[in-house]
Amino acid sequence: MVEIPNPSPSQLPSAGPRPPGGPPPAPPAATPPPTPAAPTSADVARLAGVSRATVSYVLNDATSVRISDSTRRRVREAARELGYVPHAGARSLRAGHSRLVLMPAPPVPMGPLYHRFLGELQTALGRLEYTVVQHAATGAGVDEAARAWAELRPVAVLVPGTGLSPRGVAVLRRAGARAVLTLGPDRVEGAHALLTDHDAVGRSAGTHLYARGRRRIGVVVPGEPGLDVFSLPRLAGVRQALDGTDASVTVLPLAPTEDAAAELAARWTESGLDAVFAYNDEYAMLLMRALQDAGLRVPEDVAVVGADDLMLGRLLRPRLSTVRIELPSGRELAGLVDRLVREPGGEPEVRDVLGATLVARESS
Amino acid sequence: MVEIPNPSPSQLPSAGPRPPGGPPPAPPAATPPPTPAAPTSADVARLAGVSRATVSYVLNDATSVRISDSTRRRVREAARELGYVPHAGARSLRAGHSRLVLMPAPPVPMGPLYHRFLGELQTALGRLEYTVVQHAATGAGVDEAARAWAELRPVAVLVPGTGLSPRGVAVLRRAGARAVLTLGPDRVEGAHALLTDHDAVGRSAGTHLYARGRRRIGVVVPGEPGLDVFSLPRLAGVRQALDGTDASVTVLPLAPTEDAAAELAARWTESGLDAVFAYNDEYAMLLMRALQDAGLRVPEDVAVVGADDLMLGRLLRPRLSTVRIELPSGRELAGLVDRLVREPGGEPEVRDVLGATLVARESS
DNA sequence: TTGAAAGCGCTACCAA
DNA sequence: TTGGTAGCGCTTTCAA
Repeated sequence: MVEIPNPSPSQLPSAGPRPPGGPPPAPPAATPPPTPAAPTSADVARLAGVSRATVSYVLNDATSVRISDSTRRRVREAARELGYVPHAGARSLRAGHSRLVLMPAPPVPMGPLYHRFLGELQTALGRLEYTVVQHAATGAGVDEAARAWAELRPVAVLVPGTGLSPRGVAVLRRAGARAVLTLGPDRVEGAHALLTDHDAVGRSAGTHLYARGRRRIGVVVPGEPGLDVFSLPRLAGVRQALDGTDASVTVLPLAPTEDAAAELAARWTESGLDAVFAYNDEYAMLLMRALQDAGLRVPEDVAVVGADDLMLGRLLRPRLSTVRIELPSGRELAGLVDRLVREPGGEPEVRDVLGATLVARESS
Repeated sequence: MVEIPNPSPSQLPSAGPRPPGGPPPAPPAATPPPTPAAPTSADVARLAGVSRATVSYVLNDATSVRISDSTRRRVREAARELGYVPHAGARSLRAGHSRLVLMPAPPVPMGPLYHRFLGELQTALGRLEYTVVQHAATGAGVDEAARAWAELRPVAVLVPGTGLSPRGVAVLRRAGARAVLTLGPDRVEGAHALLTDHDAVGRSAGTHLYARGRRRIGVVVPGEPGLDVFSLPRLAGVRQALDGTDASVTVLPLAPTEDAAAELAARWTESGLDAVFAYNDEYAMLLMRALQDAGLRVPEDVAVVGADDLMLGRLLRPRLSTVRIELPSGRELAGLVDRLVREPGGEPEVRDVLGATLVARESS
């Protein structure tokens, strides 16, 4: 069964159709086989003795057309034998859309909480037949980044943090993204928003410390700029909780080193603070250690509250009070993405997705 | 300047060329503009008053052809104005290869060390004009996973862990991957190998503990199956270090919970162990806490050594001895990937990339 | 210096 | 039930 090439005035010498019924010809000279070209659906069709259309129908389980079982089997067998792998780019080119859900990799290393969430989401989206990829940040500005994502023509984009601008949304939408969502502190014009209200984390800690009778409250803020996204709202939340009370809030910048912590602890008594909410459990551990080494008692002299509820908090002595944070289940979110992809064009949806619960242990 | 459509016997009504010189027409009826189609290079050409070829030349900085500066400017301006974003799939379809470097997302959450490495690698590859993407595992078998990766036709694939089989390598190579590398404990036939010899971590700990006079050495192995990749070689390394000596090695399975650690600690005295190498610093912290709570002194009664050199190790009392692990610099590795892409076909390269150094502190 | 056109692999429309 | 084939957006060869 010979496939007749399209009539055309000039055949490119390097791209003529393969001779039918056999492996691709060896290169003419002594060069070792550079890489045997990937089999295409035409190769499968040839081997199965059917047309490319039939191959497509069979392999995509097309319902609009009935194919005999024997043909089905032959096509599948041929595909398996050749190790046929469809070309996602060609498919998306033809279809006008892809099944790709793109997530920019977060700019700062995230904790186990986020990773669990991410894993769940990926699994759930995978079950819905989406391909999930994390795209490495390009390092340039946010608009360049959005452009880079758009080159892959994802059907949905979920951006953690603040790395998306309204222009970025527009670029992505025009590039065929049916759903653009952010997972972060702010809404972005045109995008759906999953708001992670980190203020609530700080509010939770502030309320707790106030209820415990603390009035001069320090808030540890890490120096790393990438963490501002989380740390500043948490700080603001503490302020909100204590607004209108007789308590005061003091900002305590802290680099993640023992020396910095020791220095901060050395100035503690003169600062007069009786409580501290650390950015997270690791910073809390760092500071608590330094405070104890400086002779202060926790919680008698200083109450300490962390955040994220890491395992290490339970291993400290005293056990660390912390704010447990909950993200939405990945499965739920996958369902949302899928719905938005299937019914685009609605108004941007906004929802709060971050839960904050204080876990009181021994340090406060 | 009207672009003449290709002569063809039948025009698809839904896919005719756009009327020249203007934005895409609004949809006929009252439906809100669903999504304005992404501008193509043809749109750019039309707006700039040049051919698509010229657009391609300009935007790709083609050196083989000379384009006047004024044309260059016009094309760039038109592209900017339309918000043109090239279609990566179409490009890779035409070119026969992509600039995509694909990394499967590791199956288990990795620590800060890996994240730093990953970030470096992504930055460095980005500088070399590659697009780096982490592909979410599909959950099915390793061969299905390789197939899923191959659909994207990456030019290089770097697989951490053990999720690649020789068949997977073949699938990827045939799909156009010029470089397939593994980053893990084992070689895989046909792939380049960056060997992470976790035995060395265990050897380092074992040698150290023996030199400190310890003879009955426990090795903590986490229950989580995904961590076997690391934990079993580390255990084997301890055995290697103590082979032929009068020291004994005892395997201590430990789930990452306080209860499990307390139980293990309760049986400690009867076990007669005088040292323990924990899977990593977190497990070391967990166990050390439990041992101390059970009344044992560290290091007098039990020496404890962790691994990964996390910050928390320095915050414990006694300060935790640990094995510091070093991965290759991302920049170096990016250079390797680039070289392999440019000069494919060489023999698979194998190199050890994991450095292990014992950091002796107070716990051993 | 620029333009015309072929064709990469795929899907879906239409005809048989 | 199956086959022919146009065309998605892009690059590149050849011709002008």
